[in-house]
Amino acid sequence: MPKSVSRLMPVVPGASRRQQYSASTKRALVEVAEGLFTEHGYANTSLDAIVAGARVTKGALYHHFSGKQALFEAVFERVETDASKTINKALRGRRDPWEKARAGLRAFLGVVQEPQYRRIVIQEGPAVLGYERFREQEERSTFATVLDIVRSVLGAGSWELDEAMLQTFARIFFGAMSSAGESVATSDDPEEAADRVEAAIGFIIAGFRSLAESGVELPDTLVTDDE
Amino acid sequence: MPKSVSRLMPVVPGASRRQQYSASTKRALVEVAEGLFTEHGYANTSLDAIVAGARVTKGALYHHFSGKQALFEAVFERVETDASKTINKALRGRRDPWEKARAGLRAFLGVVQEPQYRRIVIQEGPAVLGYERFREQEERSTFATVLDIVRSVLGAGSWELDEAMLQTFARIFFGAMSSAGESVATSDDPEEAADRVEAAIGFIIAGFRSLAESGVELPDTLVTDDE
DNA sequence: GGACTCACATACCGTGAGTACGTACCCAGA
DNA sequence: TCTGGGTACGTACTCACGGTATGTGAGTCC
Repeated sequence: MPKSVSRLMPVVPGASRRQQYSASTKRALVEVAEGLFTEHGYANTSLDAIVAGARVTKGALYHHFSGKQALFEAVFERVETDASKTINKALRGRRDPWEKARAGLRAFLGVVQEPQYRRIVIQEGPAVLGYERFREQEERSTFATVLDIVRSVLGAGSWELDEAMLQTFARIFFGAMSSAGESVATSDDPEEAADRVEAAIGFIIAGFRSLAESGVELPDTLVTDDE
Repeated sequence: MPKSVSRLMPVVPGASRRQQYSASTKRALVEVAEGLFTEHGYANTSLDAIVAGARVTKGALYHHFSGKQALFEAVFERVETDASKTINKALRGRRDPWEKARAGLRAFLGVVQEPQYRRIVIQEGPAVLGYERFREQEERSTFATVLDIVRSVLGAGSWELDEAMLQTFARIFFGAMSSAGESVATSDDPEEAADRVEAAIGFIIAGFRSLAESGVELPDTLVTDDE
């Protein structure tokens, strides 16, 4: 039945018929897997269910992927890439660092409410991929965006920050946003919860501005006399 | 061989001989499981390996626990409880909220470097338990401590914060600390990384104090005119 | 001291990830 | 146009592992 299948295929002009078929089934596997992983989780999703959903067999799956984990990684990358695109789209045109931060935070709080992102990236990503690969993937997409924003926001102050300190701040904000995002997503009223998170982080940023205006230095703020 | 076994048994005066044996094997199962889960992860640890390590059989395991996940949950609780104890111990005697915050942060950054906590609580907890149960457990131990500290720190300012906003702030700091802690644990130089995290969060807190001194209100800091 | 129960041990089953191998189809070259 | 080869799967199987059903012997209680 070539007619119905052709609907599923992306138009890739330079690719041969077989290559298009192949790419199509690979896409189908990833898409079906994304849905099932999101709904039932990694451990509770069998490869049989995935290949049945994609209307192929395990032979096809193991032709395209080295195993279940590799398939999950493909799904993970897809979800992360989508999230990163969404966030970066929300940043387009904004020049003021503080405003970029606000827009980015808003966008992130939106993304973190998508079930795919919550389940696949936040909940199961670290366990399935292991923390190393998880961090690698993150640093190439959403974390990179956060780092960018933090860089421009803190660069707007008069402080001189080395790269390690910037990374630390970015990690802190990234963790804060992830955790806060989770509380937004599980809230009865996500809108209100998102407003609260925005207010709280905005308050933190306001603290930065206040410190910047009063010319406070960074490295000595915490190094007091005890210990 | 009652002599060697008796060494393993906790002294529980009111318990009968059988009850003590029983408690001892249960403890052994949890301890062995903690080690194996930490080293190989949940999915890569077989029940056969656990019962072999505890020198019992699966019958014993399924007598004490309803299954693999329930065993993990027992391990999780143990690790979380230990962590909570460690942190609370570091807070004893401190009265000044800001100092409590510092001590708590230091203690947390120490805890998060323990492999059991990182692997079982942070990395695999959400995936194995599901986010709901994961959060429930957290809120009864370490998160409760963080919430306490945040409450006293923000209460030290002149702001009137409702409970929801306090929870939001606590979530944000908890997420920030977890994420930052992870970067500390994976760092080449954990000491230095911990110092950086402490400085960064100290900087944020300094921002709070700065705002408090200049009498800035909370809810309107972020609500500007656009959108 | 005998019935009873608890704390396991043993033997087994079902499921699901991974593998070895077979095969149909497309495409390049003669 | 035929053909060899390689790609893209399908089929049938193995094996590890979580879970269960049932047996059993050592404590416990009356």
